[in-house]
Amino acid sequence: MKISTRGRYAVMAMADMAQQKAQGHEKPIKLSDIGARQEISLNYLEQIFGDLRRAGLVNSQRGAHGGYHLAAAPDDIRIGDVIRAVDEPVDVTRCGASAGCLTKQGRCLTHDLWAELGQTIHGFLNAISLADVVDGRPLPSLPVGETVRLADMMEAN
Amino acid sequence: MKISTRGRYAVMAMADMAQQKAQGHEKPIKLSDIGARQEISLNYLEQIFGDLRRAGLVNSQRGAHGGYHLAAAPDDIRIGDVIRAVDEPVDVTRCGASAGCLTKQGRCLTHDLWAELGQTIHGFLNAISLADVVDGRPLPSLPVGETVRLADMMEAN
DNA sequence: CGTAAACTTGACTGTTTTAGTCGGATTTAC
DNA sequence: GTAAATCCGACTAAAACAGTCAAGTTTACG
Repeated sequence: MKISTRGRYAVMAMADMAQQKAQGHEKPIKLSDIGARQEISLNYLEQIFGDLRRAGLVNSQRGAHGGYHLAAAPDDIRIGDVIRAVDEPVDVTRCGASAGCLTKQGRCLTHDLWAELGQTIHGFLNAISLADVVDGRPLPSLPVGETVRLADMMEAN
Repeated sequence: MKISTRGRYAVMAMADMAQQKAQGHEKPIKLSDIGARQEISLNYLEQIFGDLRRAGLVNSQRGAHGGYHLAAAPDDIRIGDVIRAVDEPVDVTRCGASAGCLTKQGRCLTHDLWAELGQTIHGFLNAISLADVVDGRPLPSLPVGETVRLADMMEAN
């Protein structure tokens, strides 16, 4: 599982852009401004925005007074999109998530566990939009208390 | 967030032990056997089991015919326990999860997001026991489809 | 036109983490 | 007493990560 500083920076930067937009800023947003507000080095941001642009999440305007725009409404950009654009594909399994996952003993015991964990993380990140973050809306969470046992959860359905 | 090969190996090894136990194996389990079944190097397993032992998840029997036992019933050992024992503390936030998380602009926009993601992952891993994995019981998952929007989820309550 | 502002690109670097090895020491069954 | 196993700490090669740097290209504006 991989959520690195790079991925966090990308989300912070995108959230920053969404916030600027919400506050009425219409012109292209400069990386140097984002970097100043979020305390991220300009050079590093340039790298990250290269990925975001290639993924189609932002549009760039080159030249003087240029900068970046969100390519969609903050409500339609999911956090998962952003992280997938800049971090390596999130892979929790040993076998690359293929159906295989074989040891000499046959299918490995924990395959489904990692696959499901990956789904959970993806589900979480895909359920949240940039607008949710900026507006501080409550985030979804697993209905799991500290000591809840799986069997109990199954019953609850 | 940190779930490395080390953590996966630890879970695989613990699941292996639970399975052996379920199949009636009573004597201490040798690392060399686990390593052979799960295709993990013996030396690396030794490192990992040092952590597991210090965390109280397994008991060791030194000397000839020695090996390891689970320190509790497979139903009472959660995956989260195992991973926390061998991986660094899982920390998704920039600020070390402290209440602070300040930039010059005040509290960072994405703080709650990372904190909640951490909770989600923890909740997932804490909800699953070794026995669940070995028995192949269905695992919990977020009730989130590909395109579900947060607003929809909130309504669902 | 010229120039400065901004994005674009790719190579480069230092640090940290990770996965794994190695050599030996200790304990214990037989 | 010896072989089998855990224990322990140092060590290493490779990868990932965070960040820098240098040199472009594009564009607004005077």
